[in-house]
Amino acid sequence: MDVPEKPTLDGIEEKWTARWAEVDPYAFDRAAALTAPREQVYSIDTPPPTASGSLHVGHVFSYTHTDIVARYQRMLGKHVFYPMGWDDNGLPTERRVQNYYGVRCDPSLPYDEGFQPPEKPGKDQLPISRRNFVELCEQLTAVDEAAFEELWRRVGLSVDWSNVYRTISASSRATAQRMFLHNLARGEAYAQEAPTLWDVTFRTAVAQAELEDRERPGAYHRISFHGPAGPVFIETTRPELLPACVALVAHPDDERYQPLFGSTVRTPLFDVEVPVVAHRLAEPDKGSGIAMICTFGDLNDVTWWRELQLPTRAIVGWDGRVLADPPAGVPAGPYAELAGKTAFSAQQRIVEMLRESGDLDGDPRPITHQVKFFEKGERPLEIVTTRQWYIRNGGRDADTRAALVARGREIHWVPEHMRHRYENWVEGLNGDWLISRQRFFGVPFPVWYPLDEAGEPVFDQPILAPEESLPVDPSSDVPAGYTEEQRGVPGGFAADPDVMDTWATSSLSPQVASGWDTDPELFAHVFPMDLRPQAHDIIRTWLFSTVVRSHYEFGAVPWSHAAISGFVVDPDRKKMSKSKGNATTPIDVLEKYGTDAVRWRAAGARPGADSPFDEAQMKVGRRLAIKLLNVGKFVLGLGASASSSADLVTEPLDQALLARLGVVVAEATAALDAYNYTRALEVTEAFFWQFCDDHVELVKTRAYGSDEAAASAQAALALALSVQLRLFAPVLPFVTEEVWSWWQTGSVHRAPWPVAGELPSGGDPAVLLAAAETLAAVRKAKSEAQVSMRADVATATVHAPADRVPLVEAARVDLENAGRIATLSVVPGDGPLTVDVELAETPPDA
RNA sequence: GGGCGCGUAGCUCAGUGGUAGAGCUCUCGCCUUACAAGCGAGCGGUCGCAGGUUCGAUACCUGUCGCGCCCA
Repeated sequence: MDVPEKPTLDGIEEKWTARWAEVDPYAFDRAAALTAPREQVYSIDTPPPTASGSLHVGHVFSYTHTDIVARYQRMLGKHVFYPMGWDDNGLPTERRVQNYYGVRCDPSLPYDEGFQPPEKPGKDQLPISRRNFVELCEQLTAVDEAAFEELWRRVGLSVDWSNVYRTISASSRATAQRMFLHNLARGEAYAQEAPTLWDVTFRTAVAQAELEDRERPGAYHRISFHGPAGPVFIETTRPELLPACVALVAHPDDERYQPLFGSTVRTPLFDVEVPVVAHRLAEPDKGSGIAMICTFGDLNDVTWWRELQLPTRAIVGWDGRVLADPPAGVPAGPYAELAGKTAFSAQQRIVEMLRESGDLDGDPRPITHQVKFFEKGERPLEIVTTRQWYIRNGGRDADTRAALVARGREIHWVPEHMRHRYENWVEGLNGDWLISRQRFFGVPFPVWYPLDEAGEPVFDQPILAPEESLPVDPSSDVPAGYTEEQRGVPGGFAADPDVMDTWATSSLSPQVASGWDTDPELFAHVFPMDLRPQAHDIIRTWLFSTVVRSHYEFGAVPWSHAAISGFVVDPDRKKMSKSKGNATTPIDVLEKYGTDAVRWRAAGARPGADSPFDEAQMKVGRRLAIKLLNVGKFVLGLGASASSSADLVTEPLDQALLARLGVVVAEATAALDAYNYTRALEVTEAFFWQFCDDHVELVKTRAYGSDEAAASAQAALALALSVQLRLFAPVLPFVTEEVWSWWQTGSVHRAPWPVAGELPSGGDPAVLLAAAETLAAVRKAKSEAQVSMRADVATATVHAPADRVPLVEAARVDLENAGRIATLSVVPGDGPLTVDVELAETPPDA
């Protein structure tokens, strides 16, 4: 027994973080787990935070939620497989490296072996080779990840720190490439040249899941096309696409345009002949009801182009500027006025030209409308025809869609209603999953192409890397049968230039973390995993894509449970995020209130529910942690010990306490089994405060003694403390470990989760209730008399319903002590329990 | 426009077909030998609104208003 004189929370995180790093109570025992039945293993598909980002209080909350579950499962005796990952590949890292070092990747440059980044980023970005760029990405993420790990240890996450993965590691790259090859072999992945949503800033394709609609000002321009029977007016927000016009379209039922269907009109300025066609997607109420179809202004254009088999007249390039040369059949004269311009200035110029030619009817009519953006981008998306890799996700196939919806129903969602998010998304898909990105820091496609005599790639004869060679980098590795000298020369080969989108790797987090590629025996034992914890904003991306990959490869869902955390929001209910500037830095809060206090607050946020950040709440958690220290010290100072036996608990009030605690244990356990950590904490905490304020106060005088009644009190207090420390342990890992260490051996986090069976049966909780009610009445009398709780009571008369009289009698001695009551009488009465209190005269010179 | 969630005390949130709950805030009181970073007591709500089911609705149903999120 080693109880400090003055218990404190100060330094408790440093102390136990260091200790845990030493003894590692959270280590996953692979050998033992492999011999245990699967249900004795609990595996968690930890979300890998974006290494280039920053962690705020919202992250701390949601990772704490997962940690509570992990700690609970561990105390149940399971082998908890709880890895950590860092998502370090992809665009966010590229952007961070560009800004941090002031560089940019130019794949045409050769590798510079001795390259050192500038001390300070220069005014202009320094172009460096792809390999140098990737090296900087790796360096910087390693630094970022070390900082993340330190924070997570401070938060007390019971992660197995020997099992950390990175989405850019060789193993992750091999996994992503191998899975891609499997998808390709089964026809689930394919490449296609097609119109694609395109971010002109990052110069990459983006997927449907990365889109965001934003309100932007625009204007309807009323433009006349030249028909045989006079002008046909269309209204468009993008007049600059006029040279890309391939048809006009109206709704088939629109009577105004019936005569025009099947005929042709000529475009203004360019005088190109285009057909007038009918299609159900044309909206009669919008503008003049007839629209121009351009290749490509928006997704409707793509649909029309595809379904109506229209020609292609692309005018927007990868950089978002109007191409230098006009499409076939479009006269070069007026086009030259637009060539090389951005969409914005091309629009200004063409409006001038239309005014001059008299084809603009009236002034443009300003509107605001929804425009599609890349969620990380700042300029509206264009649609550019490019060759891209896709994975089928049901967006073009009802059977796959139905199968994926069915998979979603195999998952146990917490909370249940989050399933709708998943189903809505799957059912709303309108295309396959575009996984290729025209970027640098990512997993390359393990593919080369032979080059024909003209030096053009033969796309339909891809050279695939053999699985045993993975991971490969086709831009530096050479396919079998070729030599490096043949790279890029006619008759030689060329690498697929793209990398996979981040989600294409992180969708394999269960496989990466569980050793699909490196430890098949382990993988077989922890997959499908038990839990996917994540926030609701990435159900459409991370969660869905993980289901897709698992569905194809294993014909199974990747986990049995998906626990969805809400956001931490600011007082205006806006999501906390760094970009909004309303994010709270976690380390300050952790230092100010202590980790346990912050975790306590986190545990108060129910699964799926957003919760406002309020510092005042942290104080309450801190108070709880301090209370645990103090009551622990007190109970142990009374002589309670780890060897106290339940058999010693003979007093009815003590038995009542433990009976009540047994109910709490059952409720908390049921709540945690249902992933309702909030409820578990609530019932534990409510009991705890009653334990401190009522039970301890009632028995403390008796417990000071050395007779059988004292032994009963001490044993009950010891049992109650032990059970409560364990109930609190998942939420408050530091303070519970501290108090546990005063009198127990080993870590509380390896102690068995409490069960009602370890508490004596037969007690009547009503005794405690009746005693507490009586004590409250006495306290109220003292409070109203404005005297100290130590004030003596001459007589107290309890009027209780007849059946409660024995309950009060059972606690008589404790009540007399706690209330300082000289004469306590208990008489049967008619109404509810009341107490007449007569205070003793205060000695005049006391 | 479609989907989902939420409206209960000043704030944050529980809750149940049978007399409205907790914590925080606020007010009053108490130095009580575990804790004044504490303890005791008190103030505070026609449970968003309107119908319906029911002996009885804050809870169940319908509608409606407001807020939030997701998707068009």
